[in-house]
Amino acid sequence: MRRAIVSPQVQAVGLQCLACPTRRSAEWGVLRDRDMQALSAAKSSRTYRKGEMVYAQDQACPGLFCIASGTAAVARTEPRLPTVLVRMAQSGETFGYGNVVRGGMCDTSAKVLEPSVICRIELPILATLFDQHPRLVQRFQSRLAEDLARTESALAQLAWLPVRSRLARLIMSLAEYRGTANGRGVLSLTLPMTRRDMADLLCTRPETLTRTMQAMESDGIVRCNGHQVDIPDPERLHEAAQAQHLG
Amino acid sequence: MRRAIVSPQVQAVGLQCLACPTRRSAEWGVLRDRDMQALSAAKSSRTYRKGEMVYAQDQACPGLFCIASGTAAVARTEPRLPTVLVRMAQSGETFGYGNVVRGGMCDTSAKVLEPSVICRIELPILATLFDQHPRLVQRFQSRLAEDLARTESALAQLAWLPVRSRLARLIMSLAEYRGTANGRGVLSLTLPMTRRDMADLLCTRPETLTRTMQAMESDGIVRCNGHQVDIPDPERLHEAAQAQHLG
DNA sequence: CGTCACTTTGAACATCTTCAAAGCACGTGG
DNA sequence: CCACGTGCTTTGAAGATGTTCAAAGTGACG
Repeated sequence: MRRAIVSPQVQAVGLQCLACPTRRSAEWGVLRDRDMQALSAAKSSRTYRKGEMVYAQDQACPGLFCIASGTAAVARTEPRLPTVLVRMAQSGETFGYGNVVRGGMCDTSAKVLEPSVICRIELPILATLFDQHPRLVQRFQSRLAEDLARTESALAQLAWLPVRSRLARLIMSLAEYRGTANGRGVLSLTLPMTRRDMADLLCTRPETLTRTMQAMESDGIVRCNGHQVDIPDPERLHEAAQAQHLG
Repeated sequence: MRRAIVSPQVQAVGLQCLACPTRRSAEWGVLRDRDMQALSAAKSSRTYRKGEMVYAQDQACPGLFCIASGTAAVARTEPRLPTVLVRMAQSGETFGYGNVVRGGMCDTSAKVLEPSVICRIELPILATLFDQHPRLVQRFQSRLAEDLARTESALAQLAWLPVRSRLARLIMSLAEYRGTANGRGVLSLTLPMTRRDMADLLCTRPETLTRTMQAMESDGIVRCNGHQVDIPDPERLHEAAQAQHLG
């Protein structure tokens, strides 16, 4: 049995929302400094290890989560079907609002893809915030509409694009966040997740992912070394992201 | 060029919301009779022919729509990719709320699958309603969360179920609405759409749909005659809806 | 420093798409 | 009321894409 005492890697950390590098981003941007400070005092935050669950499907919703640093993913498991990672959340992004709206039961789970620090705002605190700040409610409603649009888009891409194109798009979107211009204009990137997570995100099998990655490497589109990925020619990656057949 | 004058099949109809068979359903159920009456006077409604567009992607949102009778579908078209029908809307269901939240630009289109009567509430009227009825806003937010959950579910099923299972599920869900118990307990059903629409809904090709349908027929799971479908043994249809391999 | 999960490899196979062409059906206009 | 055309439906054959299963590496982490 796991000990109740948190290990050195899993510790509560006292983050100040006002000092959060992502405080202006998205939903929370509508709060004034004093509200931010109140939020800061009321929330809790802690580190998560790679692969750790943030919340689990069919359990009571523990609140709303906001990523201070790291990467998480929201997963959906249909009865008798393998799990799908339906969306990723990166630094500064909030997730878990759907569960809040639904009244507190989780219809998804969430897990951490790389070591992360994540803040949690419990339901009662949230309720107070929403009462006092109608604009915050609006923001989160917009976020819900945005998530819906993105999921529809993912559905269309899953339907019509081969794994190769979907993988190219995933790499592009990751590079947008964390790509760094290497020597001689080579774009470089550290993948924030395992191959298995990438497979779950692309809705394919780990074996297929490996082979597709190697195919792209032998085509000179990417150069891989563990979680390190180099993109010699972004334009060619962009080509690979397009549909090949388009009936 | 098409004539500007509406044809006899496309006419404005004066529907009373209070008399609508679906008035208690879902979102609008929170309105009292007098608000219903006001809504009734402010909305417009008309008939649509099979295949007709209700609203189009990348255009200004013409308002919120509610189906009095018939069937419609929301479609998403990604650049350079075939269109996907991301959800269906049947009698009594409201659609187009995402566009309203987003501030009035459509990121989807909607088309009618079978001859329908659809009501439209324009944005200014909606804004007034939402101001006066916070619970209505809540209802539509819940609806957004529900749509998100359903789309995630569709994504997972598209990822892991073969066409045969997805088709079985579509037929089951249609039968739930409009199935009638035939003689000797045979479930019977009239499909409210073309094969092409079914293919777009299942994210496959019309050819594949035809062949899959025939395979199920020769297995005795369904009996087809045009848009007429008989289900001799619902239990066997339910089996066909399950995954076969489950790795 | 051992363990367990992740990753990779290989070969056989299932599923679905693609392309081309013929048949059909419905609504339109004469 | 019938003829016509356009789009939907079906059929066939070939081939691409991805899965499955088994087993051997590999590596990260505690």
